[in-house]
Amino acid sequence: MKTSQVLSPPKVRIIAYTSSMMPSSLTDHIKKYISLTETEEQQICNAVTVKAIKKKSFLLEPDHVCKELHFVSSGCLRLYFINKKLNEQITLFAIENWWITDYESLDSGRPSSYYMQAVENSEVISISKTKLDELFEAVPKLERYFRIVQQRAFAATQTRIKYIYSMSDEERYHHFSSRFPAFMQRVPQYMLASYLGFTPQFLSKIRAKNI
Amino acid sequence: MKTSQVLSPPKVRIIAYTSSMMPSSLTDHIKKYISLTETEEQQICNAVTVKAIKKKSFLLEPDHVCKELHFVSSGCLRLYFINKKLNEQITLFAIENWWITDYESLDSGRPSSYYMQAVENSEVISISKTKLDELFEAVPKLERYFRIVQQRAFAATQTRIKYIYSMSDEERYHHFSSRFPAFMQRVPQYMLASYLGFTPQFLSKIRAKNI
DNA sequence: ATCTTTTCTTAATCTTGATTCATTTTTTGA
DNA sequence: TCAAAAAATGAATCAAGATTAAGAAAAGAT
Repeated sequence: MKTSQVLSPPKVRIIAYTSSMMPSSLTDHIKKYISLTETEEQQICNAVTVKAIKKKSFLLEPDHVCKELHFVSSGCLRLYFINKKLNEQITLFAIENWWITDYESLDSGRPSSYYMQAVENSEVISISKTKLDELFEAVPKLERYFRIVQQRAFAATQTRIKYIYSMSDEERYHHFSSRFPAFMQRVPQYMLASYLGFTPQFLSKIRAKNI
Repeated sequence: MKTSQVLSPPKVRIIAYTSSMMPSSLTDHIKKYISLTETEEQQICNAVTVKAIKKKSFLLEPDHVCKELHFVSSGCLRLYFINKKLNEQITLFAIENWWITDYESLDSGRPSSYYMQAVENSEVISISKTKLDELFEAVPKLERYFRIVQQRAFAATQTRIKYIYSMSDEERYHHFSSRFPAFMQRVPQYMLASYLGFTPQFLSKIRAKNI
């Protein structure tokens, strides 16, 4: 699976604020973990940007510094890099209610080596690192929300490493497809193969065996 | 590498508090990220327990619920599980200034599937989930410290997944040994092989090639 | 100082999943 | 609505690393 290195310009549309277009999916998610006053909710809304992202367009490309975190309110994004064999390697998918960013670049200020691309037409709620730091000063409660979100993300990644090291590729495919049957329907097979760390040919082979 | 299933009883000694034995390695670490008043420092000290752990003894065993987080002030611990082939699989090492716990069990309250064992005689500063939650109420500033620690841990794990998927086992060994030469000297080779996801025999083969 | 346990090494054979390349099927866009 | 691109399949060959089974060396314990 060779990847086209020619990138189409990002098709990102910034959605204007209207009372019916508030980033409520984000504040709803935050309110699962901490309570928010009207004012705090407003402070959050003022700090974020809602973006509609066309399928296949990019929110981040290699050699650019990642300056934002994105909360997926609808759709699906993927984070991937091009490995030495010039194949795409997906390291992360983000669907509704997940955050996606390249923390390595975001924290260090160094250029990213990742592509962040919409797998479906999606809507994200974005906040820059700078705005987020300001927001933490203004609404310290949010530290707790992000601590919990980070902790869950870390736990999920630890579990993923456990699976990588304890199952064969075939086992991992079966495990994944039984745990996330709906997600399997949403993304092309070659992306799943990439995420699970093997080739599309091998995925075909596994599927052929089980039909 | 078969693992003895017979576990020696943990040899954990709780160190009595003396003015010269405060958990200052922890508060020093916290103070790299946030400022602490005398009172706050005292509140932290009252919530934690300092423990000396003999090499090879366990802080956590499978089927027990993980109830604590541990900050390593000296020494080295490892987190591992027994895979289907009855081999040890190490998922995490923690050395000075790193936190170690099984977040999956800690968060869910379900029994752990991991062993947490001292690789060297070590000293850890432990805090129970309960005490930590109380501490977050008493010293909300700590949310920020833990958010930052979690974010770094997550970023490190993401990078690890990137390496797993972009390098061969041999490349990953060379990369690891050039990045952490000192750590290589601290742990037995078979543990490195396990952490890197291959057999001790393969590690020997790699080393033989490069001498 | 020596006995025991732990760790490391070597080598032969075997397996899983990669590679290569061709073909078919599905999706997309003008 | 149909051509072109993207995605999925199939089969033959290949390679990285596992497995098995010794034995050697190093580290601990008494």
